[in-house]
Amino acid sequence: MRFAPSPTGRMHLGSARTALYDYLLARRTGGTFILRIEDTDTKRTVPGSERELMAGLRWLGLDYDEGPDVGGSCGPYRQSERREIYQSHAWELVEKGAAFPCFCAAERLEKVRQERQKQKLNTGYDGFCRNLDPDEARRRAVNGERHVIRFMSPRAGVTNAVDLLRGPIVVPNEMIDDYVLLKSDGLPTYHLAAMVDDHLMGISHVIRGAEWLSTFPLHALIVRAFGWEEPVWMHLSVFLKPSGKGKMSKRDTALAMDSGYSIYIGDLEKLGYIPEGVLNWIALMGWGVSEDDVMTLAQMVERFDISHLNPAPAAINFSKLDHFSGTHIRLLPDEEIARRIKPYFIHAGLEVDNDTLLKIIPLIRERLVTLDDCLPFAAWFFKGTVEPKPEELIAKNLTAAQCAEIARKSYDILASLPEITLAQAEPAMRALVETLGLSAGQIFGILRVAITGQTVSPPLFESMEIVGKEKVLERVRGAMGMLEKMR
RNA sequence: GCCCCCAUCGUCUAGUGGCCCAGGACGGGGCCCUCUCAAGGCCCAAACAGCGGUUCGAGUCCGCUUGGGGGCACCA
Repeated sequence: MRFAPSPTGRMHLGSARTALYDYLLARRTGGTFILRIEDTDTKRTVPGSERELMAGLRWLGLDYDEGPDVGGSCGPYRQSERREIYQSHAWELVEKGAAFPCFCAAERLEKVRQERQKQKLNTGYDGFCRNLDPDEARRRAVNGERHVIRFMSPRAGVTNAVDLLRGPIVVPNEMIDDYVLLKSDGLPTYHLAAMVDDHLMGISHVIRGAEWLSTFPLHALIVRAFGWEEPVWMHLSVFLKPSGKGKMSKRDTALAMDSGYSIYIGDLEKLGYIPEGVLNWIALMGWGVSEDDVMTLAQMVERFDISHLNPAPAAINFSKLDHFSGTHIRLLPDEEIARRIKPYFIHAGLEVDNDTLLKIIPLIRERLVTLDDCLPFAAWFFKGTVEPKPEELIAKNLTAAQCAEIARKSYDILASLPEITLAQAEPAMRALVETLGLSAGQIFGILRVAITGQTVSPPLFESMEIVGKEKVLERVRGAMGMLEKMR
């Protein structure tokens, strides 16, 4: 199996899913997972994207057995480093009568295309160089005349190619153009390079995007012209925008970004999603399991079954990403969550001590959807002081004066306790709720804002236990003062 | 315009001719739990695109229509 992206942009959901399925199939069958970089279009190659690709795979945990950076027995793994291989194979096809050198100028081709478009004919190559004398053509090519090598597509009959997910795909050969195999710069097009490499690298299953479906018969023809055995081919559908109408556009991507989502793997990492959740999410877009759809990578390997892949296009559903992310975070042990969220606190400029960090995990673990959600919930634990908004200290249906009184009474109770723990503080405070005839929400709410500085926080008494008596009293006193001033 | 592909709840899907008055998950609604926010538990609404065939029997097979998607480069 191989994952063969071109380094022309950022790594997105679609490529990640293809890579995942390649990985799953390889691990499931004991095969080899190869990373091959398809960088034959020097104009479109964007620097850094190869690195992002590798980083993305590493982050997702999709380790490849062979690739440009890890080596392997059938390298090189960058197509730009395999020039000669393609050239000799292109000429091999010429030799076999399945391809021909073409000397047509781009300008002439463009003119022909326009004319044929006007006549509403299909816009393929007009066959100008198809019937050149082979020896003569070879001589011109060897003499350095600018040329390409085109595939000599059959003029009659049909080609039948089998896609595992869709069955046989039959196309009349007249619809298959004389595609360029080798460009005039000596580099191959995808059609040649991918077929040659897949064969040379012993690829048994080709998983790729549906955008290749229309050139699929061509590819089958090329493989057959070489006399090679065809791999098993499957074409994965594209992802549609969340509405299900059309594919993701630049605008949709920006829109997703505004709501805290992204289709780029690198962004997902920055947004605090965990790889296990992302993986689970994309795995299920196009692969149906009947139940227990929460799976780790290892479990996916166990259950992966290509006969359950779906050929229909799938709409992206970001709320499901949230669900899987949160679910997978909750699957992690406390120590692991601590390890993963620590960088977010540090990045926020906070000083983190590991003891406290570990203690707060049980309080926030089921509240995290993304890892950086730890900040709104728990950043206050690591701050020396908090700044409650005065108006938030006033509980529902109560006046500032009443709240000040409650704060004072709470202070007295808490101060009288030997230490502030869940076991000691909660019963004492509940007793106060009882005697005042108010709701727990009102009184606990005042304390919550006083101690945490926010209206939403982890459970109150557990939090108090962690910050300690001294700080609790100090902050309640502070709140009392603020409330006094407002009466 | 031409070629190709696809079609089950809003979304991802289970379903491989009788086990389906269609199952699960996300999202939505309700109830319970509850110190906020979550998490959790229980419940509800929600689909076989349409029309023709084949068959004793069709979501499942075939055809057409409609809708959606992909491709038509010396890009991948």
